[in-house]
Order: sequence, then C-alpha cells, then structure tokens
Amino acid sequence: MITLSEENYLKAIYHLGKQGTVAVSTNAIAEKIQSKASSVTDMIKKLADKNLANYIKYQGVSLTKKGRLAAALVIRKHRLWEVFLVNKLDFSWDEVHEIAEQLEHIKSLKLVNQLDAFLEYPTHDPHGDPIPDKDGNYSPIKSVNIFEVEIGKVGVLSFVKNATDAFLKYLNKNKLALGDTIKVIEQEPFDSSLTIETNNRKLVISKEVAQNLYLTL
Amino acid sequence: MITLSEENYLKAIYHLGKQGTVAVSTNAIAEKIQSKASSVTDMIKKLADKNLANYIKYQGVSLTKKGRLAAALVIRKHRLWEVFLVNKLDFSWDEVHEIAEQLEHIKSLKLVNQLDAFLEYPTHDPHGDPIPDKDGNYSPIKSVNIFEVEIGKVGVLSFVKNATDAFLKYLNKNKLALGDTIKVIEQEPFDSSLTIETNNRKLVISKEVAQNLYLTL
DNA sequence: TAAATTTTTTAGACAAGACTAAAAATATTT
DNA sequence: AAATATTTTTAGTCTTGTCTAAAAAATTTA
Ligand SMILES: [Mn+2]
Ligand SMILES: [Mn+2]
Ligand SMILES: [Mn+2]
Ligand SMILES: [Mn+2]
Repeated sequence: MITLSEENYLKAIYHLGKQGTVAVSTNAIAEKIQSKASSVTDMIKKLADKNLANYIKYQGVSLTKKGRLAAALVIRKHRLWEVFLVNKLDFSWDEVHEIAEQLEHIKSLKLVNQLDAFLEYPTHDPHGDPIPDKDGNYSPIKSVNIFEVEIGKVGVLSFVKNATDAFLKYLNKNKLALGDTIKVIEQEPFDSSLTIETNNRKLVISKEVAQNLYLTL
Repeated sequence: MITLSEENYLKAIYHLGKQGTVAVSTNAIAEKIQSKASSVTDMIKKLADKNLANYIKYQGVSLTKKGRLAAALVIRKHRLWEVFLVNKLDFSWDEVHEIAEQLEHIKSLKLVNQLDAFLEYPTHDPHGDPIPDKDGNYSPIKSVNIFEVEIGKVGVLSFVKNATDAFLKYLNKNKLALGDTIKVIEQEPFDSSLTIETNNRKLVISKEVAQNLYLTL
C-alpha cells in the first residue's frame, strides 16, 4: 500500500529527475512539493524502505523500477481525470489541475482502465502532456518550442509547458487553444517577442509566453 | 474544512439517527464505522467543537443543521459517483460501493454539480437509494417491502435495503435487478418464503431475501 | 435499592506526516 | 588548503486519528 503522501513524493521525484532515473536533491523536492527539506528526508527514507526509491545519504534520490511504475500510474490517473473533467464535465483547462490532484489518489485499477476506455483512450491531457499507458510508457513528445519553428512556417499548438492558472487564463483571454494552427510571422530582435498568425488574426506574444508554447509541425 | 475522517463520522451519525436528527450512541457509531468507542468519543468532541454535532456527555450525539447538510453532501457525492460507475463505466452494482467510498471525499462543489448534470440528474443510485439535492433534500422513498404487497399484485423492484456484496451477488445470480416487474404469487406459512414471478419465470425467495426487497406499486 | 453489568469517558501511548532548530556533511570562495 | 556558505540530516516537538486499559457513569438485574 502506497499512501497519498508517498504518491505525491513519487510524482515529484519522477518529474524532477527524468522519470525518476536521475538523482534529485532534497531541496528540489521540498520546493516542488511546498514542504521542508527535513520532511523530505523523512519521506525518502520511507520510500527507500518500501523499495520505491534508491537513496544514498547526501546524494539525492532516484526511483526504482517499482517506484517509477507507481509514479507513472499516478500521473496516468491525473491526466485521464483531467481529460474527463474537460471533455465530459465541461471544465476549462485552467480549472482541472487541483481536482485531478485529488482524483489521482483514488485506488482501483479497474476504475482507471474503464475511464480510459470511456474517454476512448486519449493520448494527451488537456495541456498536451502525454498519458502513460498501463505499463507506464508513453511516446515521447514530438512537439518543438515555437522559437525552433522557422519564420513563415506553420504548426499546431499541441503542448503548453507551464500549466499555471495565470498562463492558461492568458491563453484563454487571447483565444489560443490546443489544436490551433499557428504561423510564425516575425521575431523582434530587441525583446525576442514573436508575431504569430492564427485564425486569421495577428498576435504579438512575449518571450515569456513563447517559451511555453510547443507546436507539432 | 471537514476532514475525510470527520466526513465518515458525519455519514454514520446521519444514517444511524434518522438523518442525524435523533441522538445515537457511541457504541453504535463505533460498530458502524469499525472503530472503538474511545475513538468515537474523541471524534464527536471535535465535531461538536466545529458546530457540526450536538453532544452531551453520556447522552449520545445528533447533528446540527450544518452537520446534516455536510453529511447529505457526502451522501450525494457517494450516490452520484455510484451512478457514474454503473451507467458510464460499466461497473456492476456490487462493485461500486468501495470506490464511491473514496470518491465521496473529493472536494469541489462544481465537480458534484457538473457530474449531476452529466448523469442527467438521477434521483436514485444503483441500489435504489435516493440522491440528495444541493440542499440535502430528497423525496422520501415510496417503495414498500415485498411482504406488504398483496398476493397476486405486481410491483417494480426499486430498492434493495441490504447492499452488501453477498446479497447483490445473490440477486445477480438469480437475475433480479432494479426495475424488474415482480408479481407476488404465494407465501409459505412455515418459513415465510415467497414465490414470485418475474420475466416469465417463477422463483422462490427466502424470508431473509424478501426482507431486503422493496417494490413500488 | 443494592449489586452486577454495560456503556461511555478518560488517560496514556503510538504511527504518520509535518515542522523548527541545531548539527553534520558537502560545496564554494578566498 | 582554509574559511565560508549551502545543503542535508538529525533531534525533538506537534497534530490527527487511532488504540488499549482503567475509571466513571448509567442501566439492568436481583
Ligand atoms: Mn495529489
Ligand atoms: Mn495536466
Ligand atoms: Mn454505496
Ligand atoms: Mn468514506
């Protein structure tokens, strides 16, 4: 049995350390999870005891195979529930994260898999993040940051790196959504802002915004 | 903020004491919730401190208006999720209780209400229990126990009192489901067993079974 | 109504998960 | 290579929710 709190730590380590394969620091986890370094030390000892993590004092923590699978399952649930909330319950993409943060801890393998089927096996969540399969695998993202796209070329908005409330609301306000076709018109050398065209209108986006937009070509 | 554990106690008091209006004993709660009397005493003090319960030492506990509403909301969520699992995710009625036991604690008013809409405002859960509305109200059950039905009369199976795994599986095996039209053919005086007719076949049910079947006429 | 029984409460302990403050180890500067 | 700064761990405390054992109150029986 993995507790709710343990699941949240597994997820943090997974995200910070390339799917848990690379050792991450106590402080990094504490910041991610909004707790203190001492609490993290306590918890990673428990994870190591349960064979979910590899831990050497003062050298950070990574996930075992078992820990990686457990983390991937939590992420799978999180993202499937986000799809459910947006596609079936009419939530907007900036409202779902907090609720998914709770739903991801519901324990029932059958529930996850039936939900997956009900949603018709989605491959990505409402923010463009890939949904792991039952074995924790997913195809790597093929999208590239909008700065990598040549001037004059088009791509489809398929992933937003920063899924914070503020950023998603900015996108809503500017009517930018996943699936939109975007053409890169011009880059301003002074501040790296981009002029883009989508749905027959031009839009200027700042460097900060552009850094978070990823397109598939 | 009401914790998960507090919600479970509220539900127990609500169910044991006529929607929490009547005082229930420490022991009764302990048995219902599978805990000990001393744990119950601790918790009902907390509920009273939070203005969710009325508690007088040695005289049992009932719910305040606030506590009744909170309990009804948990029950509302439990039953809506059960409907979701059965109607949308193809669970059978004997598999949903445990999962709903977890889902009932997810916190988001919008989620409950959107789920309600998505399910098209169901009035009863898969076991025939009524679903409270946003204000915690529901129309009282109009069904009667099958023993109250006159010989020769028909009714529709609309509620099963005992929703344990074993009983629901018995009903599955005997192809009895909510919504079935049932005619009461005969009662055996010796053991109070009933002969009933449904879907063009006759079936003999024991007193224990009959006590848990409720029909609308 | 007194004795015996049952129920409820209190006292004290424990595990999980979090925190602060201090000590130890590691990393960075000079 | 010291000295300094940062990171990590340890030690000790707190809260929530649970438990057992004992004490107190209420109820039932004799
Ligand atoms: Mn979470
Ligand atoms: Mn997401
Ligand atoms: Mn149920
Ligand atoms: Mn519950």
